[in-house]
Amino acid sequence: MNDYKPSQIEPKWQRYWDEHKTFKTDDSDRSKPKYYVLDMFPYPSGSGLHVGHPEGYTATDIVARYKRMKGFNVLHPMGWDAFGLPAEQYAIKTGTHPRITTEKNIERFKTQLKSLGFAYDWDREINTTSPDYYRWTQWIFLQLYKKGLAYQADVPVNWCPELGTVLANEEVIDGKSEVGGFPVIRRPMRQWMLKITEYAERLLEDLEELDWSESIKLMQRNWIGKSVGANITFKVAGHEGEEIRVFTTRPDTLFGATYMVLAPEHELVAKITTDAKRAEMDAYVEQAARKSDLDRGELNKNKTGVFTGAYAVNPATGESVPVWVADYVLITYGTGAIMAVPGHDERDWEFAKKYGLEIREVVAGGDVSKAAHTQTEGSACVNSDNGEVSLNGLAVDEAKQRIIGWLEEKGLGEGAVTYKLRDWLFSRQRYWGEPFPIIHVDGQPKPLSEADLPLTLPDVERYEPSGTPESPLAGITDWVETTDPETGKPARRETNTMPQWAGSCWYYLRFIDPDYTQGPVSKEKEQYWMPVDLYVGGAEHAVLHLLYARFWHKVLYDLGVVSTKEPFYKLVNQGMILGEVEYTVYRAEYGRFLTQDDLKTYSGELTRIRLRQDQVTKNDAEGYELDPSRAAEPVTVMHPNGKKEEMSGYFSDADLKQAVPVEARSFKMSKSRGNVINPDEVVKQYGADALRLYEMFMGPLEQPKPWSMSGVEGVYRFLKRVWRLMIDEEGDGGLHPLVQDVAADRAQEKALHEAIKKVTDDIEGFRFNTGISALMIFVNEAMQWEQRPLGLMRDFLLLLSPYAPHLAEELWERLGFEASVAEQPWPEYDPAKLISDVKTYAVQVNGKVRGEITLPLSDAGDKEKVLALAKEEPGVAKYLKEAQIVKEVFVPMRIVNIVVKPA
RNA sequence: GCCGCUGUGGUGGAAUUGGUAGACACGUUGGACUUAAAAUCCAAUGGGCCUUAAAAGCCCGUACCGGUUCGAGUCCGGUCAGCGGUACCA
Repeated sequence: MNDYKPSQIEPKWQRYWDEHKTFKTDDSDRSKPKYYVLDMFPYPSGSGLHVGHPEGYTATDIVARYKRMKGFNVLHPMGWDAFGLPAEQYAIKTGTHPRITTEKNIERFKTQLKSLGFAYDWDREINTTSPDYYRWTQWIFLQLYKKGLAYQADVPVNWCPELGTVLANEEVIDGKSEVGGFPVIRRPMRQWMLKITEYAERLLEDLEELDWSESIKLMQRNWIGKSVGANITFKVAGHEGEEIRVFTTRPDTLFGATYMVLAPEHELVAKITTDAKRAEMDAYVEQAARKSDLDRGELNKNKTGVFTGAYAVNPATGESVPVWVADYVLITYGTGAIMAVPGHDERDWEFAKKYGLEIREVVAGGDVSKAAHTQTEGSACVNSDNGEVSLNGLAVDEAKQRIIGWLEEKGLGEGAVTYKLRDWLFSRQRYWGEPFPIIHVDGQPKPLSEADLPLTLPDVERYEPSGTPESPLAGITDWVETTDPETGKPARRETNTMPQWAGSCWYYLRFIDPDYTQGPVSKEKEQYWMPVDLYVGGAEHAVLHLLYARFWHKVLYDLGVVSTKEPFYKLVNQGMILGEVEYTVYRAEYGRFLTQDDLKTYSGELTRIRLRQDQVTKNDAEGYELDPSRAAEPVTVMHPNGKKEEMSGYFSDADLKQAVPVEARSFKMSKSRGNVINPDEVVKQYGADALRLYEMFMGPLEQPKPWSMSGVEGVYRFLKRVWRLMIDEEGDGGLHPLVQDVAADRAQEKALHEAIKKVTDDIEGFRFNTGISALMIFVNEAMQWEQRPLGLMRDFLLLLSPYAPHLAEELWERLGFEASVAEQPWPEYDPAKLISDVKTYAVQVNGKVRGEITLPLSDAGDKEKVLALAKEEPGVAKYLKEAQIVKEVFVPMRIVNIVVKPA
């Protein structure tokens, strides 16, 4: 017996690649063009590799192996984004040092990755928690600090008592922590902030030059949220010298600003509120302060506010307008105050209606008594003339220009741009993160000198949060208390640590030069390798990681550390792999089966009945139902109490009188659902090559797609066919007798060259699924041949090798070739060999295919000959008999279409 | 609500610039091999109609409605559904 045994050949070749350092990147060779392929930095979690990881990793591995064979100097590294909350929480629970947990998890991840045969240069492995690495993370922070891009501020932050830490806005989802779902409240704290807003415009502009999907670029643009408008100053009546600055995108509606609104946190609120209103205002402001973002969001539809009793002066009309306070105005955006134009803004309109404020039309075209008129196209301004400036009759865009000109002239305002993007909250109250290279002397922050880096994490005894928002580091007195090396004064170390994003913001640079000691990366190597040519990862990092990394990169660019404006030239986001499709019947308490629509409103107890795919049929209404003929077969019944039970004959005759609706869908893999596929199990049963191949064969890389175990079996069968194509299974495991060193015939060569073309084009275009299909087509054909020419088998293995490298290496060796298949040049296809002697045209009559004609290639471009032959084709001829030919369409090498009408 | 993406057989998907819709797989059915099973191989497989049967033929069909075109899965307008992002951003 000599059948295909991945469990034997895969470890063998993994060992070979390790020992021969097959995939070590040669840094000294500058003669070859470079190609930098990068996977998104994994967090080595305790649960090990998920099937989602190998999806992106296989894609990059295929590209890396292919580019190497194409003669590129390829950089394809892997490392660990290993700081983070889970290891710390585990430490709190068990007292295990996060370093130990992290090392263990990394070991496991690495073993798993190696078992999949990825062509990483493991000599470049990096780890964000290693002092050699975070030394440079700290160094970059110092540069940010020196450039004035890092500052401390007292900001209301998301304090999560349960986690004992402050979370970034993006780690809070619907008022709960992203990790664990614990409640989050707002409280002010001294925090480190990074001025990413200073780079907003460049982050926006430089998106243009990137080869990223439009949807990701759009998400980034929305996140940055650029708005163009004007800042306008309103004087406060009766408060000499007090002004309210507002930002508006609609300065053209200034004449319609009939009231103003301040955010509850606005500094003027206390100053201008009249005594009569003070008690009411204080209560409102306090209530708003206590609300989380969630509460504010929930009140979306029911706006509340309180009149300050004060009035401001509309600079255009000179009229007094009331100043309100309402929490629909956010202190964090623009100036924290707005001019309200209820006639032309939906929120303002709603608020004005509720509180009986004046609604004035200043842009014609709507009915402002019924709704805000927000449309700008084709609308002209009205009621907008104060004797000095008139907008009447102007289109919105012109009106904006005119009024801004007037405001600037009078010193009442100016054109302005605002971004939704906010500064980056950069500190965390955690132990397991990079310490800030900062000491506090006399209450002032002072950076350590670069020579003192790295500032290493001290060991602690206990990891519990102190119950205060401070990090566990605050409790380590002999680390926290230090002296200023310059002045000898007593100093305190910064006890916050950096967020997990820090280490992943620049790791792509460290891979280039992991042992460099004079900086994050040497200039010479950076210039050779950057930018990253291909970056693959999940879409969950679409905004934050990619925006933060781009920000740091631009700072480093300004410092001259890097030579490119952008870090990642091409980005591909893999789609999520979902669990196997589940076919479920839902049954209500009283026995009725529920449709999808019923489920939306039903709230009682549910029994769920899980069916197999072949027990289900599709009905006319595009839904699924139970196949009555299969109803007696075993099903899994999940009772409302959570009990699971296998039952045969679950459905009674009465149940089957009507169609039983079935829900067919696949869900995100999750432990609680029990639909998680463990890649180790797949490797054990089918091998790494099958797993790799299947993950690529499932469908387009960027699309989400459901897992299917029988799909894995399908590609496994293909690999076995490849094996049998070349190996004599019945005999002693030598070559298959049909594999012979003979010349290939024309048809065989054509089959190979078609495969070469398709596989090559598809790798270039990231269409791995159709590339595999081309490999299958070749094998299906080759299996029929009476001889299997060695040279063709050889070239086929080269095509297979990026996808199924272990099998390719093994067969390469058994065919008697030297060295590693990974070190061979990629085969080129010969266009001459793709051409066949004949051409087959489909012939249409009135756009419908009625026949086919085949003629020698030499005649295929001859319209006369083709049409003559087409008209003779019996299937076509019968439609021409009683008809009159109106038009003859001939597209060379594509189609013939004869248009007729009844005679 | 707003923005974006996606809708193709029983299933995953293919059709790269408008040119024979369903490649390649999975599943199913039938057959071969086998004491039997697994594995493997062969055949059929979008739906319907016609036909004793076969060969062949015809009609319908890419979420739905409409349009452009000799010709539309592909382009345009509208609708619906699913997924993702975002949410008082002035």
